[in-house]
Amino acid sequence: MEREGYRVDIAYDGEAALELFANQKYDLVLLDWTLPKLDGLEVCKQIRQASRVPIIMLTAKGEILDKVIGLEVGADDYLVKPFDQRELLARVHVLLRRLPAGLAADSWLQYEELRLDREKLLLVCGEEAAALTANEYKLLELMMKKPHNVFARTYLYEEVWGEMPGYNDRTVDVTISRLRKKLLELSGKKYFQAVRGLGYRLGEQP
Amino acid sequence: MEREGYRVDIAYDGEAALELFANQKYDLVLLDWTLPKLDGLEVCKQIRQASRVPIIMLTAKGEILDKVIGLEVGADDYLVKPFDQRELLARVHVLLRRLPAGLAADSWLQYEELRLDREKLLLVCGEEAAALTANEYKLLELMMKKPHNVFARTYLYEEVWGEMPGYNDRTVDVTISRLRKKLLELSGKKYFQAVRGLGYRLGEQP
DNA sequence: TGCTAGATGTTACTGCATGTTAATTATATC
DNA sequence: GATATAATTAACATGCAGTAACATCTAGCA
Repeated sequence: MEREGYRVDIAYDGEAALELFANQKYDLVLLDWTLPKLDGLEVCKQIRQASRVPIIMLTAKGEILDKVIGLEVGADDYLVKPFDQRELLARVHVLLRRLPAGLAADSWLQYEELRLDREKLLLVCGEEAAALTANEYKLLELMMKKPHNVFARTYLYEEVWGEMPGYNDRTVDVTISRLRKKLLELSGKKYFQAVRGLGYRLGEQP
Repeated sequence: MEREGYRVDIAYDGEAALELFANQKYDLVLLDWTLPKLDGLEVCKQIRQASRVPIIMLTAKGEILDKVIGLEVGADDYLVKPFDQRELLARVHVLLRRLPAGLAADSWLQYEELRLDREKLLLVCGEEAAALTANEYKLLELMMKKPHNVFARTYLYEEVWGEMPGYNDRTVDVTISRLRKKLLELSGKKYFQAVRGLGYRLGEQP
């Protein structure tokens, strides 16, 4: 998946999966059926309580009944092991293609009273809303997916602007500054903390 | 399918399928790969020119490559014969659950004073009306389904023109420009906003 | 088969919004 | 309190969007 350009997090048991999912936002979930602690079926159910994110179930159990259960429980697709990598990629493609603008799964991201509308490119807080430019949006989306995480400037720059070579600029700072201004006007709060020598974080440190 | 409460039309060859599809609106298409006159792949492609209706391909060919082709050509799912009825039903459920509002809906779309007649390819505003070309229509329909949403150029291109290779981003711009002209003559208003670095939105941001 | 008209796609040039740079002020850490 | 790092502001230039004009394609018709 990473070779195809996707960003990936991995959980090695069901509980870890749910915890990851609770703390960050994902565009798609690949879910094994047989997992330690909590099986994939249960994980799928619980994710479906909170989100409509696309879910693909992977499993060795080829019996038909299982497939039906998996799909009825809320999975969007189902692959039986051993599967072909290209088929997996093709199915991932299909599910992600359904998303408008190739941007995101859930139509909005939330952190505290901030809501980022991923379809309308809008930052909403209570009654008010502010427009974002493309780069501002990308940066904010990235950081709202993992609130409280510290992001290095170089990482932010790479993800939003691409490239790296000869990066000695204050581009990230300026964009953060503009975002801060918009956030401040909306909510009166300072959401971005600078982390000296590293970069930035959204929200306080836990 | 009928026992489950669905209304069903059946075509016994590819041409009949396309003819049925041209004359009626469907919520979902079950498509056999091997068909007389026009094979399923071709039917799938042609349907995709005109519609985003969910398509499930059915086939005896189990080879992986075929699956990939089927999905990349625009099918939403794929079942290998012999399949279990319950699995088919489950997958049908999944796809219908995702059905975007407005697909099987009325014969015209409305946004503010604009009305798009989906059968006559006509754009009506008050007393006046303008004819639209096929591409203009597809683009406008897509964007009127989700007013205020931001659509990436690449997304628009894929949906209206299909495929990516050799894609010229000015094509979308020019079509938007032509639409703008027609809309301006009709209503005196500028409906399309450009979103720098991404694409376009219909209407202002809320 | 060739003619015509309308639709569609491409190119090229202009203006300007946005992103970037640079310079200055503020703040944190030792 | 010194120094290094971050924040802010303003000016600038880049590269994107708008559109006219040209080229190509397609359908309808004789």
